[in-house]
Amino acid sequence: MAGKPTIADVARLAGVSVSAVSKVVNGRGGISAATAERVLAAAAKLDWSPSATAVALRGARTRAVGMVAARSADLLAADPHFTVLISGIERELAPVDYGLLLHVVGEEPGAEERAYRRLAQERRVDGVILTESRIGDPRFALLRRLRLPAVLVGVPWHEEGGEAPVVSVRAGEQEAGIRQAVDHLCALGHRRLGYVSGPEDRVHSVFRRRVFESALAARGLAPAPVVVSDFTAQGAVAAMERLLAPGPGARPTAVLFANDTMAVAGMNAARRLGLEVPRDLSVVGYDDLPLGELVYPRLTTIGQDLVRLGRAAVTALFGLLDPERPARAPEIRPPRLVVRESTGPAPAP
Amino acid sequence: MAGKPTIADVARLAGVSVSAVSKVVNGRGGISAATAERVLAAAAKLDWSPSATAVALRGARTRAVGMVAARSADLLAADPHFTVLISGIERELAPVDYGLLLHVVGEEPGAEERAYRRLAQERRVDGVILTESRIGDPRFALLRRLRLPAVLVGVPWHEEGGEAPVVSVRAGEQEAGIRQAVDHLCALGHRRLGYVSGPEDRVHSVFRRRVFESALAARGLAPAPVVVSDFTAQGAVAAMERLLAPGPGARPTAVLFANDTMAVAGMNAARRLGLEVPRDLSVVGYDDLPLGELVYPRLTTIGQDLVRLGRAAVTALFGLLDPERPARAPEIRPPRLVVRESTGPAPAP
DNA sequence: GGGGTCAGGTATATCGTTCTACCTCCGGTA
DNA sequence: TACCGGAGGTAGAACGATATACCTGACCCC
Repeated sequence: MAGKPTIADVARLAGVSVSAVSKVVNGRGGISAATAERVLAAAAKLDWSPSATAVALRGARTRAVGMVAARSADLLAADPHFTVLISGIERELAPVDYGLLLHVVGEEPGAEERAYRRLAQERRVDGVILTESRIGDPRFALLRRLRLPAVLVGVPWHEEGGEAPVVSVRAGEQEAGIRQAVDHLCALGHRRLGYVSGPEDRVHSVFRRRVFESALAARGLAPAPVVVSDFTAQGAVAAMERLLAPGPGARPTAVLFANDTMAVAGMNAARRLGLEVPRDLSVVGYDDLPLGELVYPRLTTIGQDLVRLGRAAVTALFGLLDPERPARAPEIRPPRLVVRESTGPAPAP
Repeated sequence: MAGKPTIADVARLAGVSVSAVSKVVNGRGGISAATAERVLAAAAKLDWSPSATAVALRGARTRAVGMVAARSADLLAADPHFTVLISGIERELAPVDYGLLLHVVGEEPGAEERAYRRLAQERRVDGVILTESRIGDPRFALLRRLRLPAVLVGVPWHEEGGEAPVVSVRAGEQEAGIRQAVDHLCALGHRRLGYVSGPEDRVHSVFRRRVFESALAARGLAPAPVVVSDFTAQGAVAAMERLLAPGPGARPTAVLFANDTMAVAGMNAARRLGLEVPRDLSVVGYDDLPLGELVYPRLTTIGQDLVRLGRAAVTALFGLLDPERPARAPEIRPPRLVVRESTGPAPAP
């Protein structure tokens, strides 16, 4: 009684055995309603609930899931991708009393692997949620070796033999957003589009670029200039300078960016180059961050349903941990274009 | 051997007792160098490290700290305050193999308290880190009742009897940033400043507003119009409309905002009202988010050393958990003004 | 009345560590 | 020779829950 109360204290107070208390709190029956009530009252009075560690040790279920974010503090701050995903994850975790163990490691090589190893070897979590899969992603093999159940949020890499031993969220319809953006720009009269991609080791970067290219082709437009960048603001500025430089072929009149951070930075770069958005140049982002509504002109962008994606990841992970459980995954909205102010009619030639 | 290896597997492989293995990995001596080496080799071979749950159960030390963010997904995404803090926290936690258990709860009443109760009652963490203290913050009493060690990041509420039973990070110098901002604006010739504050139940909101007011007084300027807002973009727009409305007294020529999100939104609100920043109106934010460099004009703002604040919080918490440990807190830079493009000379009257 | 059944419990092994107490050599000393 | 001390270990009791196996009446039925 000196320290925190244990199940034994509750049992004593209720005048029953420890086993009885356990049965009651786990609703496993065999205890009369009257006794159960006494037990519950005692537990409430002592403010007791089962120690997560003891339960974990006993049951080999930690009731926690892990997540490793391999990003610098700056990039993490600039792009709330993780943050939003996490709040979706939590929405699903909280009702079933699961915890989320988060590791933010920098981008030093090895740090990420070390984080996963710790999670697995110290048995701190039942499974992990991955995001931002990379091409030839080493994490799948690692997690398989560590026998740590994992779910990937986003697009997995289906080609080149790197079959994903994990559950992937969302199929088809991924392309909708970019298609809509291209259609939207075409409808506004744009014919020369540009694209600023993210790092090409990211699956979703490559995926989005390809969708863009195929959407162009579907519209019968010429292949567009693509600049590979790095998701950062500085990268976007450099990309814009290349795209808008007077060179062979006409300048694009509209540019799509692989994320909002780059789109916003790109808009400003254009402005510094003497172009007004959207009069001289239309800009489209990706992610629909709150940022997009803050800037001037407000950003036309492609919105993803990140919160629900996070929830679905948890559901999938639970399904992996316990195949019996009926997994009713939430419906996820496909990416869709949010038209605001940064896109407008193509300038006259 | 079927499942994950245990200390017993290591002991068997090394041909020693379980106790010997434990002594070796905890460096508690009494084991010959030769044996120790055999043990370490066996552990490495089996990829074993002690189960965090078992250690926690045994030692009443979970080697994890908790954090509860009571914010909606949107606000969390718009303001990376938590994110940056967390990466600082992790920087300190990772080397000593501590984990961070994060709970993102919405703003529903009771959700926050429930999260803390769970953390404490289920004994999932050794302590928690609080941020954004509120006036008459109920968390202090709650955590004391739960006997959960806590450290507050930021300004505590020293007045009105709400003495904080927690370690507070940073003393003095807090005022530097706002003072510098006021000085900077005065030097540019501004005499009529405005201030958009955050919710007044937040200690730092009130603190910043008061510093602003006293900085004005120190400069011999007249009291400035203050609008209390809510940290959101929409709130900032409304605040701007009130501040800039033609009314009694002249319009301010410069406005300080309690965070960057509001500052950026406020800039755009001003633009929609026909004012150009910084020609007609100077704007200063607070936080120095990456966002500030992205927008046009780039935002003059007050930067906080959030990463190091997070690290210091962990150090302080460790000191609380184990008073023996020599706590060498990192040096934290006081808030300071970062001058960019959103401030300029006061317009001629 | 003896035995079976069932509801309503209790006793106890177990999970993977840590840590205290103890054991066993072996060399040195009186 | 008897004893001591220390180095280098081992045995086993916690830690706080869960789950299996078992116990104990009460009641019913033939």
